[in-house]
Formats: sequence, structure tokens, C-alpha cells
Amino acid sequence: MRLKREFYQRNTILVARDLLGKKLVHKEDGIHYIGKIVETEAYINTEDDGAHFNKGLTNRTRIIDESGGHIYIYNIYGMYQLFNIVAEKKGVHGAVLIRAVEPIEGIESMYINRYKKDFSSPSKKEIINLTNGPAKFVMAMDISKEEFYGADLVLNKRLWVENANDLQKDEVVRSKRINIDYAIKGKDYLLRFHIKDNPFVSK
DNA sequence: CTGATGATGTTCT
DNA sequence: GAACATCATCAGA
Repeated sequence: MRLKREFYQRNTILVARDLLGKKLVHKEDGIHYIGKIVETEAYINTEDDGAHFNKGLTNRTRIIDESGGHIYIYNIYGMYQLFNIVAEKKGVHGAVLIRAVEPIEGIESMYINRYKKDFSSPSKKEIINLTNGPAKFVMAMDISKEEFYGADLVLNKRLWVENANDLQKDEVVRSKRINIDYAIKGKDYLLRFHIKDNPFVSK
């Protein structure tokens, strides 16, 4: 079952935590990419200098105003795209960055997308490196800004999040977010969540 | 294994 | 013109 609107239209921090263990699905030309979400970060509001939208929306961030379940993808460092899920009700601003997934299905295609070579005798290191970072899994699962900026995970035919059983409380680790040293208010907020001991969590 | 560095271009000031 | 929610690669231990 895909997650419904109600899941996304909640407090951003709860959405970030509860996305752990759920499965991101992208269907494309007969290829079925599935990745289990193992690491997320919440970006909240005007009290959070780390959030792109803390001083109001711009053309880049306009979709954050939409209801929870929409997709916010943006370019970073000229060459990468990062994947976020909008949270909260329409008009309330919050988003969850997906930082890493564990490959479940479509691994062979992910391998070709990442390394541009045939899938034969891959090393364990190469498999871990497929999806253990926010730009890496986007490349592996062939998700693009052009195609999915503003898409709705509740309704979209080719991209959604599949429900899964809740994790045990002791499987979830909460910590500070990564690479937002520039944020004055928000740098030390504990808004990063990951699955304990999962090898695909980013370094 | 670790840490340092360069790539690269959109967005915002 | 600067900043940037990153990654691949390389040098050194």
C-alpha cells in the first residue's frame, strides 16, 4: 500500500522519523527501482537557518507551500540533485531530505546508472556506494528534477512511497544534521534520523 | 583506513 | 560574485 496524504500532512519531524524503513518506488520502462529509506533529515521553518525556505519561498522552493506528499528536488554544487518530500498541510512549510536508501530491487540497473558499466562480480564496496548518500541514490534510481519536481507521491503513477511495518524504537537513531555548519539557528538541532547499524547510511 | 582537494553551474545577493 | 543539505579521486599512513 502506498502512503496516503494523511501520513505526509503531519509535523515535519514526525514525518522524517516515520519515513525510515518505508520503501521508495520508481517504475520506469519496465524497470522497478525500490529502495528502503534508511536516513532522513527534517528542515522546518523560520527558526531553522538550515532550511532553504526560512526567509520565505522563492521560485526554487515554491513547491514547499503545497500539501505534504509533493516532491522538492533541487540542484546542488552544479552537478547533483537532492530529493526532498514536502510535509505539513498546504501553506505550512516543512520538508524532509532523504539522505540514503538501501537497494531492494533493480540493483542491476542502479549499478549501470552509477558506474556506466556492466553488472558483473560487483564488490561489496561498490554495492554500498550505490545509494549511501543523498545524491547517490537519486542517480542510482534515475530520479530527475526535470521529471519529478512538484510531483505528488500520493497520486503519481511512477513514483511513490510504500508503507512498511514501524521500526522498533531502539532501531532509530537521532542526531545533528550534516553539512549545515553555516546555519546559526538550527545547526545543532537533532533533526537527522537513521536506522541503527544499517550499512547504507551515509558517512 | 583518513583527510584534503577539485569539479561544476544554479540560485540568490 | 559568493555560496552551496555532495561526490570522486588521490596522497599518505
